Amino acid sequence: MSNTVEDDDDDFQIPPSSQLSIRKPLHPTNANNISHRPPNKKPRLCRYPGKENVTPPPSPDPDLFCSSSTPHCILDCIPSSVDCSLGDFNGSISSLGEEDKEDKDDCIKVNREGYLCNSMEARLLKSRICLGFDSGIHEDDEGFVESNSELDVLINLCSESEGRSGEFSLGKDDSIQCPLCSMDISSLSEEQRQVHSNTCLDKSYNQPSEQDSLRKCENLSSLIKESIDDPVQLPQLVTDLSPVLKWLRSLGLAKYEDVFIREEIDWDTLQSLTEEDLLSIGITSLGPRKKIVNALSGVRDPFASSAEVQAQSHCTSGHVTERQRDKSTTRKASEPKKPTANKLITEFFPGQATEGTKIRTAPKPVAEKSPSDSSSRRAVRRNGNNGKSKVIPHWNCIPGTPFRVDAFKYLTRDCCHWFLTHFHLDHYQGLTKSFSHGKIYCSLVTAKLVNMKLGIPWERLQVLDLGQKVNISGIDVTCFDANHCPGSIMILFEPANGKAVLHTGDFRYSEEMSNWLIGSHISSLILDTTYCNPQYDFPKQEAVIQFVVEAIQAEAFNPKTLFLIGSYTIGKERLFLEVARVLREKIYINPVKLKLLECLGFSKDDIQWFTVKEEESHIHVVPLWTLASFKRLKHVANRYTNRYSLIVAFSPTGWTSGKTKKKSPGRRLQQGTIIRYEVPYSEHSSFTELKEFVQKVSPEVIIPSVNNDGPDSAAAMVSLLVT
DNA sequence: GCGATCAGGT
DNA sequence: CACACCTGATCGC
Repeated sequence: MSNTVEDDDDDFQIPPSSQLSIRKPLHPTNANNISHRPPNKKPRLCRYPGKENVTPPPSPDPDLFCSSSTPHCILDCIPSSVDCSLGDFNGSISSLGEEDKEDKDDCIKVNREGYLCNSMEARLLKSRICLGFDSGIHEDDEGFVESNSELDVLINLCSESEGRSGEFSLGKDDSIQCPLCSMDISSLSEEQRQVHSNTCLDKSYNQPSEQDSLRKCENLSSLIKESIDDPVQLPQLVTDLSPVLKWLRSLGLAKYEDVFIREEIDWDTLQSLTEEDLLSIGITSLGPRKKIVNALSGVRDPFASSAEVQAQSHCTSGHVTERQRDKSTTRKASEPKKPTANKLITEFFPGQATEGTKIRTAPKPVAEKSPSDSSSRRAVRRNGNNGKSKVIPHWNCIPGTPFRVDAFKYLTRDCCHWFLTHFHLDHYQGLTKSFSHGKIYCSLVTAKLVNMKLGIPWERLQVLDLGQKVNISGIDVTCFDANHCPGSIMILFEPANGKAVLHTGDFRYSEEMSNWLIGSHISSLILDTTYCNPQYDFPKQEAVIQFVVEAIQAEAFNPKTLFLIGSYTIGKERLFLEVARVLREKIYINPVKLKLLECLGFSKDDIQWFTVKEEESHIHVVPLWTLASFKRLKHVANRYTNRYSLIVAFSPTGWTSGKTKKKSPGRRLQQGTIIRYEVPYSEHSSFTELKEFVQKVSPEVIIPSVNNDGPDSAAAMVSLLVT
């Protein structure tokens, strides 16, 4: 294990220059907004000796870069014993292969003051206010709990009944006992055992007992009727195995009874058997297997009435009925009057199919709840929904219009106007080149990406110009820059009913946004609530960029340092572009990414800061997940052994701020020769920004698009925005 | 063999 | 934790 040091934000000192000022917002055309050399900085060590004091070129040459700052506290953090040699250079980091995923564990996190760095602060801050607003999702969740509870009751009852019921018990000495009279029948032949147990069984049916008040009933139909009419009074099973054996016999497969006895297959187990299971327990002939599976499908059918089950399985004994009575008993807990046989399967899953896609109105002035991406995915799984009949979340629908936004996972034929706010997978998921459900409306940049990456033909795409009102199916639609990633838009819908809906998509608040909306009375606001929690109060992007720039300057005391900046397919461009501008250094990006940036409409001035020749730059843009762990970073290090002795990675994400001190522009982690900065560079709005935005828009209803901690919490958090 | 989708991972 | 992906397995054509 290598030396491990983590500097939490609590004690990590930002290089002095960054404490000077948070500079003016950056504009792409004005790189000078961030001063290159803060005045109070000591001269930096030269990265490439003999080339200091060279005027930065218009087309920068990385060899001319000159480092000038003193490494300050960062030096303190690097153990002096660290061996800075890193193995052989092998190739591009962007083409990393498979890496191990366990490095979390070998990173011991201790800061200089001895605190555990994974502080509980963030968690303590997390308030969990449950307002209990009524909504579909709330119901859904309750539904899950309820159906889980039902399942638990069912399982418990089944195991109880198994505990009580008699079975052909195989003793430790492998002796076989009759479940009814407990006589040792090991010495009997199969046939004799059957005869014996059947005789016992028949006897037990004819003998009244406190366990079975219905044994007098010899008539199957009366059993079925009673099972439906009076499920509560039903007795426990006489035995779990005997019905199986009788059922087997009714199929003409008595010769397999010993197999079922040996495997202790009771009625419950029987119903879950697959053909493979049957093969594995020794039913090697295809015919009998098929016969059993076939008969089982009839028994299992949840829609089949008891009588149908009986007819399909040719079961003439009362045992099937008894098992069904058992189930009826279980379900009675929640559905006392409803016979199981008449109950639709969907009724066991409230909030799913029966809820439909109708738009519900939320109580004012707070949120209407709707599932987040991830929670709705989980919901689908928990319901065993195969994904074919997904319920469209509220945030994908525009009230008062037939429009859908970012809803390609929920394609339906009743809609032909599909809006895409931006090109991130979780928003375009489900969109494929076979899309034939109408038009896709999006920004020019998004349209280019959709066309290039997904192969959607241009005929399907309708480009929306920023700030231009267009009429689609009688509804005015205007879109604005969402300040999230290139091409991202927020969309204003103004239907004839006068109830305007603003869908923010994913967005990072900027002041001009409220100006665009002056004069529009927003009835419903579909809001990106990714960081809708007071714990997420991160700095402006400019401050984080500033932090990164100065951290690079500070770490650059070692000329053999490789800097890595994490990025998505699209997103975070501003960060590395500004880094390049301010440091006046080219930055390596892979050719695919370069093509993408050209497609995104970056100017030639911007593009000149990038190179696809990795040897031209010691600042590389890499996929964010490459930086996710020290293990991965070690792989990177191994590929660059000769060239670099120190790796400094920047992992830009908003959620970093949740666990660090408020407004901290970053935290620093180190393992040996690898340093990782987690910087709260977010392309979503902070809680403060959300609050400001909501106050300016002052909508009647807010529909959150993301539930971080479940719908209750989302509603509670959204309610904080309007207080 | 291919694309689409799902499940599980970071 | 949540971001916006990724990989591998499975399915249907």
